Amino acid sequence: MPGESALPPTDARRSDAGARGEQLTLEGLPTVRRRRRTRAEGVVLATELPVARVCIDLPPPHLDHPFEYAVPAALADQALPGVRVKVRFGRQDVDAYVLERVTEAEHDGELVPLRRVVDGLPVVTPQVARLARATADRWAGTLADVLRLAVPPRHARVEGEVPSSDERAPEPVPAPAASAWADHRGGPAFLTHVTAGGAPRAVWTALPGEPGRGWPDAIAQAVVAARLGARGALVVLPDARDVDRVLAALAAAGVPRWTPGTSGGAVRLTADEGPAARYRAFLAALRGHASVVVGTRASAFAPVADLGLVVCWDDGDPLHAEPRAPYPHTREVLALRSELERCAFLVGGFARTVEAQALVEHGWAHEVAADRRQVRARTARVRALTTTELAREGPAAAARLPTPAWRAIRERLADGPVLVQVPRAGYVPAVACGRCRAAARCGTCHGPLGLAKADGTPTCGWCGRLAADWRCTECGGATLRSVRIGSQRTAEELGRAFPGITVRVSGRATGGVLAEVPDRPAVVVATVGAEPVTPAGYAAAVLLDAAVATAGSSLGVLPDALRRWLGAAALVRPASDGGVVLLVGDAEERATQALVRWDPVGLASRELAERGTLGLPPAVRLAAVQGSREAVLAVVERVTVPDLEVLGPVPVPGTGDLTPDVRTVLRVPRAGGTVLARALAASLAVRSARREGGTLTVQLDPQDLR
DNA sequence: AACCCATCTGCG
DNA sequence: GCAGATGGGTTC
Repeated sequence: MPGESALPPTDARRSDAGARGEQLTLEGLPTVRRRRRTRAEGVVLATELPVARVCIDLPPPHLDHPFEYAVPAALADQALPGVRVKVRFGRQDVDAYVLERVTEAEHDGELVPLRRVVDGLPVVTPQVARLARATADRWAGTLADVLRLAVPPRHARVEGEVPSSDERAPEPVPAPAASAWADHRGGPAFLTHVTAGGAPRAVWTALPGEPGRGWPDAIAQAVVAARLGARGALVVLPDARDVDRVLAALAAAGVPRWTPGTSGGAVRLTADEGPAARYRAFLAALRGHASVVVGTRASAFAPVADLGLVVCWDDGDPLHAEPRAPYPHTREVLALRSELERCAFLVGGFARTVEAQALVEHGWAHEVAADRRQVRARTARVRALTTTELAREGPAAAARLPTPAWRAIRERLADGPVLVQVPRAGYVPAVACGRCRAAARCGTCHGPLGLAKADGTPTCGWCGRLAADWRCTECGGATLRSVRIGSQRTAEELGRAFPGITVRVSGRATGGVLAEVPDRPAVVVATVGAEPVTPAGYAAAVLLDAAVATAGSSLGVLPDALRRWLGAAALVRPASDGGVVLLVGDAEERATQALVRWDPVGLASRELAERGTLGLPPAVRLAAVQGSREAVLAVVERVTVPDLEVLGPVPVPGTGDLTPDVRTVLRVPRAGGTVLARALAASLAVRSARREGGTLTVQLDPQDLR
């Protein structure tokens, strides 16, 4: 062979280790290459599909591609796609997932045989494998990281439980019902399409409704529509309380809760009942015993046989943002999944997120919402008690609970429970316009201003520019003021304002979250997101510290404030039954008006338009690269994609005592998101292959970018 | 983490 | 001219 020495190193190594290795052995010298230890020789290999392509369960990004192993004949029947295996990888034994079995290896070297099959269960279905790969690609992460989110930890004892398949009850046949959808334009048509086996996509704004036609019932009816078409369904909710509400509604709609030995029911897939229960539920879905999965965010990856419908409820809830790498979001994972598995997609809530609004305005999904007449008929009367409104009350107007609010609570208590919503404790420093209180944004890149500098000069949190000659884009004001966000006062304190009345408290930090309170007069003080339901609806709701909710400069404060208010307001009886909602405090004007008019779509739509002009997501794609300075610079430097803007780096306050982390924000047009994610993943692979030092996190579409 | 390989460095 | 150190890259 001519030019032998010019062969690429891998080829040279291979031929040395192969037949020519012995020929090169010279007298007096050791063997040129020692034999590699774990060759397939001596092992009888499978005759059919003797090659397994596997995903190695190790974190480094440069290992995120399939590795090929020889399949011993003894494992041929077990080492099927989706099955966990142990393989020799370099010097170590590692876990891996079989992705596929093929006839020919692509790798042009000797293959090492699989060591053993771990449990023989195909825990990663082909659909989930594809979804996990797409998720890793979308968020610049690795397949191994996503599979760690998707596949619950193995629980051998649960696995051993024999599914009593012969004793299974006959599959329940739910009756069709669309009552909870009757008042939503496009709702009944969506259900019909789902039953017919189609893949419609809908963004749904829910109306408040009494038990039987509330949002859990609406979701249950959509699931029934999928079941009537002989397909499975997946419902993902922010927390376990919501999961139980949907399971109850499903049972009422004729889809019973799955229990071992039954078939066709709905399984509860959450982490809160422990690893055994979680794995049992996972296996019930995997084995096709349960055809409906209802769970929290990790269940977006649950195996559901013949998936016909995915649902994400209240996609604005921060609990839908996965806190572990690569930080995927339930709504987006389910959107990907609906495309990959050609199933129906439903995202909904009382509010409308900007991201969901974008799905509608980009033509990806249809809108399902009630018309104004229905909205008025089903919602409470909303009043905003701003200081202007309360001017004649004198100094008391600025009180945390102004007299008119106190009077309203007193009055409505005669009719039933009254809900008082208080913001969660905590402080976030931010800068707002001193005149109109709009969040202050950078004049150059429209990032949010903050007070990072010790001398109090406002600087942009993204590009780091000083806001020297800042002017408010809303009102033209030139003064800035810092806003302190949060409430340190306890909920109990409020209860003292109503002596003789039962006060119930619901909140994480205040002794626990109540799921439900009885239909009797009581003041129910709840932190945001911890509001209990009550059978006949609240007589009134008072939303305190409204200014706190819209202060701050994080992206999407306004839709988020509205979402929290609507979450409480939706629990109140309609105006025709005396239901009243009082928003207390000087919140931002547009958010306040959107609540008064009960118009979440209008707010989301305006916010989306504004984000378009300012170059903020979801009109663009952002990636936050944060960590030690050298690491951030090195990773960012290798990212070269069209139309890339590099904002920063800026130091991140509150990280590292001596050398604070820095953050760089990468911005590309929306269409460039895929390319940006791929380039980032490639740069991270180089970083890990070269063992570049420091710490680093990369987050696409960060939720809490300030 | 353990290794392989190529290149560099210090010393004769 | 050569041993040992160093850095970059692979592991199927």
